[in-house]
Amino acid sequence: MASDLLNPANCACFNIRRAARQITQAYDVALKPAGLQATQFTLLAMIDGCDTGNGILLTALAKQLGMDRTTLTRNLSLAEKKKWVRIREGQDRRERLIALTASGRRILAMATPLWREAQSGILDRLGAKNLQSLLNLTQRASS
Amino acid sequence: MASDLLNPANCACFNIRRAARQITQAYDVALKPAGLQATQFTLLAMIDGCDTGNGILLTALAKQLGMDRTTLTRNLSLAEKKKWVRIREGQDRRERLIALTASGRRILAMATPLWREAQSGILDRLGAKNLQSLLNLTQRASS
DNA sequence: TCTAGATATGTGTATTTACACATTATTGCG
DNA sequence: CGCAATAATGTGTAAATACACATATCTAGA
Repeated sequence: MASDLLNPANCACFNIRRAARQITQAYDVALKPAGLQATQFTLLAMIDGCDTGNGILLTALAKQLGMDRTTLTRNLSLAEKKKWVRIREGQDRRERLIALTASGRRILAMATPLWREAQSGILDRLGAKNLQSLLNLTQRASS
Repeated sequence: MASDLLNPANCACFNIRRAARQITQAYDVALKPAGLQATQFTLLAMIDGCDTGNGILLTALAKQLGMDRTTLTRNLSLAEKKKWVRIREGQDRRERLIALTASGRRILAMATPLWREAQSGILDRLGAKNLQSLLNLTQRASS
């Protein structure tokens, strides 16, 4: 019943955070041979998917990631230090345009099969239908 | 189809982490008047729910939270500094027994109605059936 | 043209998170 | 009993996260 859903034992925030911890660990283990972590894979994959050739704006990238802008700044600094991304000024000199380097594309390509294994793991565990539901629900919860 | 689920655009790790960020923010805002955050509310509520009168073992609490033991140590240190929890040695002097203080119970009681508002928010947004599904799926993903 | 407001970003600080390694205490076996 | 294995925990380090505040740049209107 609904009253049960208003009991802290069924806290949505706790449950989703716990799942995020567990799933992140699994993906981190799978990606380890490539030398990056799940969060970094996500970052590179998102840049790769969004950049149409001219780089993507920092704020736009943060919005795509559903992440605070300043968090992205810190994460990008690490990726830049590893030479995976390039950050350059736009014509509007306030803007930062983010793009993968050749090295970044290389490690993304190397990591993708490992990512696929991790994703297969949870796909096998939940089943396609349940995984699809989980994706749908988390997306609806992220609006 | 299943191949779509093996496309990085549908990464379970990304989607669940993004949802965790967004939901955490909503709960943090709701809990702000009580002076604690969603993670701290979760910690206090879990201690309250697990402690049968003698305190709960640190490792057991970490397991309940699905959290690394050392993470819990850091989080507990903050809660102890705020006088919300008491940490004492067990008879086995390696053990740490965690319990709420009177102050911790007080702030938990004060925060619970605010938590309920946050939970109501997502309940309204998703509906009871979908929220229940989300809880079930995240629990299955956390094993 | 000049300036006030808007916009894009960076920095200081603090919390949450976890791995690798170290320490301390207990227990069981010879 | 004494020591090796086990068990419970703490610490160093680093990444991910976000809020409050500061800075730099642009733009539109007086």
